Amino acid sequence: MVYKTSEVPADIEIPEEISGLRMTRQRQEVYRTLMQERNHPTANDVFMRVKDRLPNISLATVYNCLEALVQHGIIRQVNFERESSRYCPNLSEHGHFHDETTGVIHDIDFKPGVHLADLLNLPPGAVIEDVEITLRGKLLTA
Amino acid sequence: MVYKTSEVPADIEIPEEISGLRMTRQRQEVYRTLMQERNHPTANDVFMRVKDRLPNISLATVYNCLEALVQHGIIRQVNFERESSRYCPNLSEHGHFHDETTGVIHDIDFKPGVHLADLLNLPPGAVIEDVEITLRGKLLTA
DNA sequence: CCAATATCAAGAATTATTCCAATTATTATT
DNA sequence: AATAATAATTGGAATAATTCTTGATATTGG
Repeated sequence: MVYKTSEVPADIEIPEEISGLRMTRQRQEVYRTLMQERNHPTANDVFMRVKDRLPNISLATVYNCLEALVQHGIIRQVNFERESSRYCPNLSEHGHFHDETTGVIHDIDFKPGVHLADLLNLPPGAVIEDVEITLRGKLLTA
Repeated sequence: MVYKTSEVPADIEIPEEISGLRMTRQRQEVYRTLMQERNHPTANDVFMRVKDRLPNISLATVYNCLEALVQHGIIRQVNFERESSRYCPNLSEHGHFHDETTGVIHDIDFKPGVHLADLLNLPPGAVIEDVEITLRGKLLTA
């Protein structure tokens, strides 16, 4: 779901603490931004956005917050080639399609019932902790 | 296939030109290294390895060569999180499993008949140019 | 309330990679 | 074969994203 900025719900409910992570004001605002801007922003994008509400926040803190949220499984970090990391609060198993012409990143779901691990010849004993599926291409808007 | 260094065939056949790319001595040696060291080396790994045969080669040239080979579809560039890029001469559609404990990267094939694009809900009109599947985890060697 | 701990801010440091300018090598042209 | 045009290589400087460091602030537990 994507909101126009003007329609963003003023306050998304954010708990005091998530899975053992202290939700400081900075972490809350970083998380809120990701929930509102569903377009896979970079750390710097988040930084600029969060400054509206916390003018004194530093970029280093945004990086710290993002890392803390990633470590605690609250958001996901998404990488394309060697570009800046992007962040995404969609925790369901999904991939990303990077449209080269517009730069837009689309979340890609599996068709119902598909589970990636079933389709791969994994080495015996492999325990998967994280999967990243990234597609690059063009979107023909004929 | 992985050779011990002492057993590496002295000269893998490398054509003068591949799909329009002039195969200079530097590109040949970079490519040869990738064919011999099937362990997904970084640019710097390749650089150190190639220096045995071309002591004057520069790291910039290794980067140039790798880029040229990637651009011409002769090798693939593989990225894990934000680590240095790695390079791989296996052109078949496959993914990579990064064993966190050993650091080893394993090529992962699809089970026969599986085609990733068929299993995803791609946006209409999407033309895929590249797919990257990376898995991170541990290999239990019980 | 006080001590211990965690977080934050600002700027410096790091590191992979790219860029740049000068040289060298290769190919095409006469 | 000589020369001109083009492409590749080098080495070092520049870049950019991210991490580190240090001192200040805030929070929690006792």
